[in-house]
Amino acid sequence: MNESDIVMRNIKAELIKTAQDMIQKFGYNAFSYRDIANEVGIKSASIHYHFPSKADLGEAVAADYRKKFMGTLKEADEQGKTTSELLILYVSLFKQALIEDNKMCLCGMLSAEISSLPKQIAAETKLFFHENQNWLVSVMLRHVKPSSSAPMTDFKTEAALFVASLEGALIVAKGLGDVDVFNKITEKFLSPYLD
Amino acid sequence: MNESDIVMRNIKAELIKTAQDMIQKFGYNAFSYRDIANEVGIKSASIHYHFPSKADLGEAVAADYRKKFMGTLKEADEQGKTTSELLILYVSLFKQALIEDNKMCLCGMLSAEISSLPKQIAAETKLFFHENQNWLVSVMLRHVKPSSSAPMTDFKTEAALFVASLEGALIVAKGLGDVDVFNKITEKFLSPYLD
DNA sequence: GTCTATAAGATGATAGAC
DNA sequence: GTCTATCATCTTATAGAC
Repeated sequence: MNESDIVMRNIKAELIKTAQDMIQKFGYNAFSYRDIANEVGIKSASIHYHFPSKADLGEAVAADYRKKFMGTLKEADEQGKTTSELLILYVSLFKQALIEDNKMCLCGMLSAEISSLPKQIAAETKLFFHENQNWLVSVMLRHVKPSSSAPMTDFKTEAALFVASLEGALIVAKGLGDVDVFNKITEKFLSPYLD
Repeated sequence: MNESDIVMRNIKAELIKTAQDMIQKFGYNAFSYRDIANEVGIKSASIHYHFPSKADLGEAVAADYRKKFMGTLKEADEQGKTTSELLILYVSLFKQALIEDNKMCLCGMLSAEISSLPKQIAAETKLFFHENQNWLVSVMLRHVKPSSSAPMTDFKTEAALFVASLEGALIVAKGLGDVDVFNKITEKFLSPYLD
């Protein structure tokens, strides 16, 4: 018995992680406090101490996802990577969920369900897409040679199409029941951006 | 009082229509028999006469959607339309849901939720994507000039990318809270196919 | 075919002991 | 912070009257 046996559990973080996993797999309306409680190993009533309502939990999950997602991107950005490298990293963030457990992008799932979500969660979801679009535009503006006199709106649409292709690739891969479809699709629309 | 006042209601069809609408808006796990019952104007217990279980209803909804969707495509196909016209029609089928009531494609929603669905519904969802892919491949094979010696798998991937772009465009438009983003995105990836 | 009545279980949530 | 106990409500579903 030594210090390494004393494991500090961060229940709040575990709740967020488990809820995030279930939303990506099943959707926001398909999991209950009991489901997470069983997974984490506490009672469902105890969750209310950390997150008074399910909407609070959902909001925390979405915010955590967005911050980590954008954090990874900004970090890679500051390392002076090329457009190719940055976009390949971006694609890998989506692919990760799919190969891990046939999961959706968290905010892709939430966006599909957005009309049935508490307002706080819907707002967090929108923030994710806006920040994603901004990041992609900044990458494209800095690195891609602008075709003649392409206006700013073209980059915003190009960024939107890029995210859309990824969210859709997840859905189609799941719908066809073939994970490798994701690779084939992304290879196709990514190729113009590669060195 | 004449014959035109005698309105024949097809409750079963109304149930399917209402359930379809709610799945596209909220997701399969976010509506109840009570919700549809209230909308249609009968009691929730009565629904079980038409659809013994919710899975039966979900299966019927998905099958109905797929058959009407593919029916529209095949019909247009037989009228000898051009690739441009066929693909514009295809895109319009997705756009329709979005502008109508910020809805997803039914099977896009179901595919996102697929891990939480009864097997019959998951199977119907997969069928939709396979039939869509096949239709798109047939259109592309007949009308698009194949680039040099492009193998068949390229068309399957190209078709998958096409569907993915549309499913994703719905998600991103909803996520950005801007329906017009759908138009801008589809215009961008559709343009290479237009005359 | 639709209703009322009812069931068994799940759900998000609260109160209060420890 | 976590527990037990409890709640009101919702969920899918069935039985039987009309």
